This record gives sequence, structure tokens and C-alpha cells, in this order.
Amino acid sequence: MPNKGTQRVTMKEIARETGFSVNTVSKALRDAPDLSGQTKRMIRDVAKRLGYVANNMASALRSGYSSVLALIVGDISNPFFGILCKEIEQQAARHNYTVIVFNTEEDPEKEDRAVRTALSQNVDGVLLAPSQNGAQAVRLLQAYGKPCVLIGRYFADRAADAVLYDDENGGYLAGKHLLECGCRNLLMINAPHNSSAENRAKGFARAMTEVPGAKSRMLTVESPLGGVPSALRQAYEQETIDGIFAYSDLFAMKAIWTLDEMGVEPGTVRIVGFDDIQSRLSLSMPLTTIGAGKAAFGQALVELLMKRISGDMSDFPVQQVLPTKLVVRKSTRQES
Amino acid sequence: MPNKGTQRVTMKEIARETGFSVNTVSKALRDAPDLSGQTKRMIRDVAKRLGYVANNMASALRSGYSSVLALIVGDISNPFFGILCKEIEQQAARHNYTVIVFNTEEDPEKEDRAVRTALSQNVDGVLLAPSQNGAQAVRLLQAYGKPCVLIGRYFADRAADAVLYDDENGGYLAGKHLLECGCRNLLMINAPHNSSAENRAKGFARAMTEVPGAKSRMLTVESPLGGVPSALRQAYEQETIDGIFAYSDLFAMKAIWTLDEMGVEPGTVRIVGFDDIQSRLSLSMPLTTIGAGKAAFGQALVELLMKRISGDMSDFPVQQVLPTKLVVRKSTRQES
DNA sequence: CTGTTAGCGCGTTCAT
DNA sequence: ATGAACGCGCTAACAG
Repeated sequence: MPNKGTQRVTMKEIARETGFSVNTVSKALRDAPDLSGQTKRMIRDVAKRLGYVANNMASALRSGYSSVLALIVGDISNPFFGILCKEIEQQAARHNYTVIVFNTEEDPEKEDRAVRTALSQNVDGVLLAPSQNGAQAVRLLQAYGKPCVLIGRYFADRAADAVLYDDENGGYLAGKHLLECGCRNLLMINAPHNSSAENRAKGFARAMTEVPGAKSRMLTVESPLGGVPSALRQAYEQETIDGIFAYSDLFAMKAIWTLDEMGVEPGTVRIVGFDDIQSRLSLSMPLTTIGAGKAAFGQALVELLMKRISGDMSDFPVQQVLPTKLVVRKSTRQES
Repeated sequence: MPNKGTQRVTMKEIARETGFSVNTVSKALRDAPDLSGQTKRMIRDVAKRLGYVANNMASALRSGYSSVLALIVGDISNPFFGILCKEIEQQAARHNYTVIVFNTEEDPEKEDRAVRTALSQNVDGVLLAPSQNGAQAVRLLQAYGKPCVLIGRYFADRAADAVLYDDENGGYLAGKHLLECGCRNLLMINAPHNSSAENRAKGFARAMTEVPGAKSRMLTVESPLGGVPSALRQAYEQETIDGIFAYSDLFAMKAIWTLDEMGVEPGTVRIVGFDDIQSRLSLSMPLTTIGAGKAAFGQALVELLMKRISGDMSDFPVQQVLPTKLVVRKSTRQES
């Protein structure tokens, strides 16, 4: 076992080198207010010279704060979460925090393991995109008094903090846009039961009521997308479709490609997605979508969690809602 | 400060509850070989009943092993790294390891900070996708004796472990395929100076030598992709182009969309990318590409790092190369 | 098989 | 303004 992981240079050595006590070294490096500037400077110079790197485990063990957050999502390779992960990591870094990532695959057991591992790592807080059964994970975290903010979803009891998109409005904007494009036979391809899927469907349905003669159906497809092609083929054969609202941009792209493979003339079916991942990926998808700021989202998540960690907040759960807006691209424009 | 992050239940309490010493509890929970099965079972039952969660910081402080890895990449929101991150997280979990993520934005300063933070978190090892100046980060890690495996790139001295794709062969396959499609005026859109970009270009150039009359140019574009459109427009105006080999699928998609915006007839220019991100993202990009297994890549990275951590390996640096293959899709097929 | 002793590196508390 | 003593929770090394 050659690499013991232990730091080479410790405060003890800096103390020996400078003649001060370990305690004084500790204070100097943390910029405590009751030390002379000269002492601080000297100690820091020596620390730098020796290549001192703080041992966060020791500091965490003693202080009770680890400066680590957990990010628990279904699938970090999903571009939406990838973008979000980056924003979160950067916001966390601003607060001198580090981020551990877990994938749950939407599997309650893996989610549970992720939460336990996070607790075991003494994370100061958790950002959780819960699976359908995620309420259990939330209860576990709450039982351990660990601050937790939900990502984009909430549960019926609304007992946990959450940062959300205005899904209902997003769904409404999507439906309204498709109707304004002249579509009358609409299909929503939705994800399975969760709060954001429900609200998007609700807003979409509301838009439908505003135009007489508009017909719409809904199709629910298991993530991860495997079911889109067959479901869409079936729906398309049953009845004509001239507009699709998809739960996410990934669903929408799958739909576009499926229609292409089915030989449907481009421009026949207008499509709207959700998330606007393309604006950040340079993926160049010409897809109309419901945009929702991901930088603001990540920032809101981290800020809320930080407030919970520092404890300067009332104990009532907070659900913060971020606005959504329509972004028009080629997938709903007339093919000329 | 209401949440001290400290675990509620400690080994001490389990010891009190069971009548055993703290040490015996520790051994039982770690499944040490020198305890009676009965004792172990009893202790574990009590631990479970009390909801015990191990405190990994304390364990790490004492043992010198944190069971944490650092993953340092340019941009985790890049789908390639998103997919890789997921693979790595899952492989790490198999070894009871946890992954901390850092984004460097290809900025040497951020890269340096990431390495220092990782050291400070006592990670047992680092997986690093180095920036152009990343050799410095590697030296820092080596100076601290911290195991490190490079992701997809290496430096001239080859002094660090690395897992690589067979970039040279990938470039060759791409070039050969375009030539076989009948293209004779080729363009490679490459990323700035790094080992994988160079090797892809080398293989591509080799393919060009095999067909008399084939003409090819190379264009180098700064990541993150911003420059592709203008560079491509300029190149296209200068001279005719009937085939493009792009450094990555992201570059390729940007190129496709740019050509579309330029009003170039679809099918006029055949395009080959690199990475095959679409097979994993369900992104449904009909893009011919050089495929390179990402599951195998993640696994090789983690396995190699684990071997370094456990120390059962010779000290010579290892460069492991994974095969690449051609994946033909619509972007190089004849538009009928 | 089980208990005792010691200490990982640091922060807190109190004394000076 | 600085230092000494103590302990965070756990594991290593030994003793029995």
C-alpha cells in the first residue's frame, strides 16, 4: 500500500518550521481575526513554500462541515442534467464547495444507496432529482436532518424544498404555439407520472380548450425513450397528426427522427420540445422548444441549499418557481 | 448552525447497546475475518436498528483511504463527457468508490484549482482530461504521489498513465470511408493541438495518400465550437468541398447545420464525426461517425486507476489503447 | 475471538 | 496575540 492518501505536509510541520504552535498555524491559514498580520503572512509564506494542502477530512471531522454537496440524478449522461451539473459545480465552487455525483437510473434501490453513500460521505447537503418513488429518499434525508433541495419536481405533500420550472405555463405556451401554427390534431408525448409531466400536460390541455375544433391526445412513454418510436408509429396510423408536444427535447428529437424514418414529409408535423438543451450544447437542433434558464436554475438550487445549510431560514419548505418561455425554431416553421 | 453534519449514531452507541467494545463493532461492520459470526450478526442487527451510517471522513482520516475519486474534465455538459461520467460513476460504485466532478473550461488556472481541491479532499486517485497545458496538473499530482490516469490524451513525455482511443486508425477509417463514397475534395475540421487531434489528422492524411487525385485541407477551430460556422463558410467559398471529417460529433453537427443554413443541398457534402455520442443519447443524429466504446473506456479508466491505488502494478506508466470503428449512418449516404 | 491503547490532522475552548 | 489540552469517529497494532 504505497499511497497512503495522507498529505505529506501538515500543520505540524509548518509549526515546526515557523516556531509557532499548530493552533496558531491553523488560525493563520483560516484568516482568524485575532492574529497579527505579520504572523499570518509569515505562516502563509512557509505553507506555500512547503506546498501545504489542507486536509479537508480532518477539518470536516472536527468542524462538522465537509464543504461537499451531493448531486443525485437519474442519468448524468442526459444532456439536460449534464448542463445542470456543470452549472451546479460552478456555483458550488463559488461557495468553496465540491460536488459528488450519483446516477440512480430512476431505480429506487440505487437512489436509496446514493442517499446513504452521500450521508456516509458527510455531505453538507443534497440536490436530488427524485425518481417516482423518491419521496422515500427525501424522508431518509430528512430523518438524518440533512438539507435537501429537489430538482424540478415536488411531491404531493410539498414537504421538501424544491426549485421548479413553470411547467404549466410551458405546456400552455407549447400548445398555444402549435395551435397558432394552424395545427388541430395534436399529440402530447409525455413522461410517466411526475409533477412536471403532469403540469406540462395540464398547461397543454388548457391551451387546447381555447381553440374550438382542436383535438389532442396524450401518449405516455417510459423513459429512457425506448418506447417513442413504436408508440408514435401506432398513434400516427390510428389518426392523423399535425403537431406534437414532447415532454423533453430528447423525446422530441426521437420523434423527429422516427417520423423521418416513417417517410413522413418534413414539415407535415410540427414539433415542440422542452428544456432547450440545444442552446447550450451547440448541438444545432433546429427544434422549437420551451426554454428554461439552466444557469438560473443551477444558481437557485445551490443558493437555496446553501441557505439551508447555514440555517438562516425559516423551517418552512420553499418551492421556488422559475419562468419558462417559448423558443421558436425550424421544427414549427413552414417548410417552404 | 442547526445542522452539524455529524452523524447521529456512532459506533460508540452501538458498542454501548451491544456491550462490545467500539473496536469490535468496527470490525464487525467491516466484516473482519477474526470475529464470530454470531457477534457480527448481532452487532449488525443493532446497527441497522439504530440506523447507523458510517462516517467516511473519520474512517478516511484514520485509514488514509477516502474511497473517493476525482473526475476532472473540460466541460461535463459536453455529451461525450456526460456519458463518460456516468460510466465512470457506475464503475466506481462497483468498487465502492464515489466520484467528485470538476469542470476546468480548459483553463489552466481552474485545472490547477481542481487538482488542489481534489488533493485537499484526499481523493485516492484522479481521472484527468487534461487541457493543453495539463502537463503541469499532472506534475502536481505526481509530486503529491497521487495516482492519476489521463482520459483520451497523453503528453509527449508519456510519463503518465492514460487510456486512449486509437485515434490514428479512427482518422484513417473516416478518410477511407469518405473516399470510398467518391469524395475527392475533403476538409478536416480539427480541434486545437492535442494528441488525439494530431493522431486523427495523421490517420486521415494517410488515407488521403492512398487515392490519387484526392485533395484535402485542414481547418483548426477553437473549442467550444464557436468558430465552426465562419470557418466553414470561408472554406466552402474558397474551394468546393464534397466531404468533411470533423474532430467530434459536436463539430460535425455544427457543420451540418451550418451547411443547411448556407443553403447547401442536403447530400452534397458527406460528413463523418467522431465519438458516436448519438448511440447513447437517443439524440437521433443521422451521423456517420467513428465509434469508440464508452462503457469499455470508462471501465478501463477506473480499473487502471484502481490498480494504481492498490499499488499492485509496476511503476512504469501505461498507455492503454482502445479500438475505434466506423459507424455508417445517413450523413454519408447518397440522398436518393 | 475480543479489548486496550494510541493517534490520523485539525478546530474549539480556555488559559495565559 | 499565542499556546496547551482535548476530542471529532474511526482504525491499526498489539495484548490478552
